[in-house]
Amino acid sequence: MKEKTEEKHSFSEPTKSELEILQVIWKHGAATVRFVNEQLNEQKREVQYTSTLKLMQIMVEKGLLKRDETQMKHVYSSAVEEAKTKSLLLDKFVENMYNGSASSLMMQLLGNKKTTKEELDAIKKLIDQLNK
Amino acid sequence: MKEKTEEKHSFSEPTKSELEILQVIWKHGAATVRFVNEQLNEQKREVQYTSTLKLMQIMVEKGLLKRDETQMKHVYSSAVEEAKTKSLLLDKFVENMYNGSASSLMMQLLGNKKTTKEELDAIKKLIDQLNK
DNA sequence: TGTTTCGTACGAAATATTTCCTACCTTCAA
DNA sequence: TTGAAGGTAGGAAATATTTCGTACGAAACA
Repeated sequence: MKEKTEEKHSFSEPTKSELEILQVIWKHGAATVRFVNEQLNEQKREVQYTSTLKLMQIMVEKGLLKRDETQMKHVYSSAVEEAKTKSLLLDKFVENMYNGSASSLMMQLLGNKKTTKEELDAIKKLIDQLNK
Repeated sequence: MKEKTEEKHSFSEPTKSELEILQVIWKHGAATVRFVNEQLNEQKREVQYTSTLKLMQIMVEKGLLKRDETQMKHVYSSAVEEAKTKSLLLDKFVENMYNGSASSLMMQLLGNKKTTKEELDAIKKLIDQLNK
């Protein structure tokens, strides 16, 4: 059987719901359960307060979030770097879906229209920089 | 609450394991359970024959696979287009992770090194084509 | 023909993830 | 000082996903 690839990180991977919570915290910074729950209800879907609470508690246990308990309203902040986490998930996605070929993914993405001229130019510049 | 976005496709989304099976079938074409199971064990991880069988049966119910039962060894083939499926999952990934910005994702990807000069050039060419 | 091998069907267990109920504490305003 | 509002903790239920055991039929073959 294929060898298991070495773990490159310490934190366990966020689930779909956990990722939604992380996104809120990455975007707005440290926050209370109340705030996160409101954001989820506005941006994503209806979910009870205690559901969000429970999930965030689990995420602390897993090491995805940190918690400041000095106040009654606990304040949660991210325990994992946004860039690092996204990069990790992206790598995994590329690996699973495009057999590790980043360029295949990009081709696909470029084919999906909806990228503006400005964005394309920015990407081209970046490629030129890398390319020398 | 945010509106649910309209469904763009008819098939239900493949789970992680289902995707692994689809990949095998996309790569090798129509196949028996035995073949798919062997591939999974070689490429991915150990899994019992009946587990793979069960999953593939479920996938037929879900409309992800088609099954030819004229032979005792049923032959399964994909019921969903590879490109369409990957594109869908990619869009969703971009939406969730990069707030819909394809270029953000590409920037990230380009930053993760491991793209060869040839690939970069190919991408640049593609951008130029789109850009006029 | 017997028996071993290989196939499908299907229920159920095992896991993973998500959701929410209930209990109980603190704060705040009437 | 009481009750309403808003906190946390934790167990348990609900779902989703994955895995596998058992039953049983067909095929291969000794």
